[in-house]
Amino acid sequence: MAIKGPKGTHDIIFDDINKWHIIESKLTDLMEVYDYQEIRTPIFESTELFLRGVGDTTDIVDKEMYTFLDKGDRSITLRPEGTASVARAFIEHSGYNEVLPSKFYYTGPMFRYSRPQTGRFRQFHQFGVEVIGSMSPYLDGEVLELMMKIFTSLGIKNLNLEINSVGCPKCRPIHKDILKEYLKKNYESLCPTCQGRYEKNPLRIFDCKNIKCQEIINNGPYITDNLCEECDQHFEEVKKYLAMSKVDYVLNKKMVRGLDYYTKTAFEITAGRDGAQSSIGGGGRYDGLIEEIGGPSLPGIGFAIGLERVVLTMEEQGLFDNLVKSKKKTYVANVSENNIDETVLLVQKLRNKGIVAIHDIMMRKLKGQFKYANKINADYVITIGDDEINNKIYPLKNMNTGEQIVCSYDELIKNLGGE
RNA sequence: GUGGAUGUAGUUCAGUGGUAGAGCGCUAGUUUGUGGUACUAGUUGUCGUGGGUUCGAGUCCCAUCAUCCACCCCA
Repeated sequence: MAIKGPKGTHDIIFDDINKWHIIESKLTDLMEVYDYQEIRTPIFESTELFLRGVGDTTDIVDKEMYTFLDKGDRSITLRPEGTASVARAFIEHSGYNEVLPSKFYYTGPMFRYSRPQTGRFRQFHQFGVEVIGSMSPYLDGEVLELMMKIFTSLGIKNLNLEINSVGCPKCRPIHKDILKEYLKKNYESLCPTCQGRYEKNPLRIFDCKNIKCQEIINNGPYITDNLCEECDQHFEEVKKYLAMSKVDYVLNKKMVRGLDYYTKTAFEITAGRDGAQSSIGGGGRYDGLIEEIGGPSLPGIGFAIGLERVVLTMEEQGLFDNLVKSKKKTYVANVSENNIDETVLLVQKLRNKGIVAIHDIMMRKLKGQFKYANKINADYVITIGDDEINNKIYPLKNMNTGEQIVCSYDELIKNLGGE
């Protein structure tokens, strides 16, 4: 019986890997332009980091973590997200003694134990950005603009950016009280889930899809109505930045994000996919997180992008249809077994010149070699037989046009664009 | 965690109680040193797994596992 990959995992194999490379190289290019530095943290951390960082009332921590004891009886958790690890590493390496702000980016696998479905996996990959040490609204603006730039430069269409402010430890408790006061009158009409949310996290009732809950909450107070002076002004400045930078957005007063650490600016982005899992990225400010996990009081902001969902969206939008190979492939064919050594030596020479070159390793006959060259989309075929070896000539066939020219070694290198 | 659907060749699927099939792919051949098309041949199956009904089960029943889809949540 063949062994399958564990539930919720997937392999990136064969031509699919090209899609990931396209996305990844675009991302690293952009990071260089925006001057963010890569950070690589372990994929497992002390469980406590996520309990304190992400928050133990969140679904992620509550029921989706891969947690186990290692052989030294330490409680270990496979990271469900990237922000807490970056914050931890920043503190551990005294990033606050370096020049601020610290601007990081990361890519890598994340782990959440939930039922897999379209666009949702137990091991999935995120790309994320974290900036620590600045509370300027211009930073919120830059981060939002950067996130949108990533999607637009990948060619993704139908983007929809939703933003909201979720307040700060000063104004959110006050708002919560006002909200609870309002909900108290309608408590009996709420769905069971929301009745539970009432005590634990009443803001989450905004997320409920239940029509009755929606009616109730829609007529209730919004967090944006109860922001403190500071948060209100910050949010206004962020919106000004977006207008100035021509970043389109929708104000979604009902958006509440699933991680406890968010403060002030919160955002989420979809790309017009039908049905579920349309969210391809999201994030926000987390001004209390660094302090919460034992660091100095420093603000932060970041976002994460779900790479599987980006791939899915780009596939649906046909953005991989016209993949252009950056390098031409050259296949060196041998006429008979006697010529194999010469083809191998030629391939080695071509590779030393930076030319992509392949030769037969399946003992195929000449015709078979051409068929193979065709299947791997070789752009050129050079045929080597006794005549060619004796006369030092190289027949170069263009597989797209079918034309074949005979050239000298120097002409060959020139035609293939060798260095 | 809740609900629904589906498991047959590498893949997409047909097979409606009586000997396991097709398309695509893959490998090779169609006599001279040149691909794509065409033709020919070959190729892989514990029919997801375990029970049950039956003279006989890929087909009917039960269980189990896996996958997919939606809810939930999120990226």
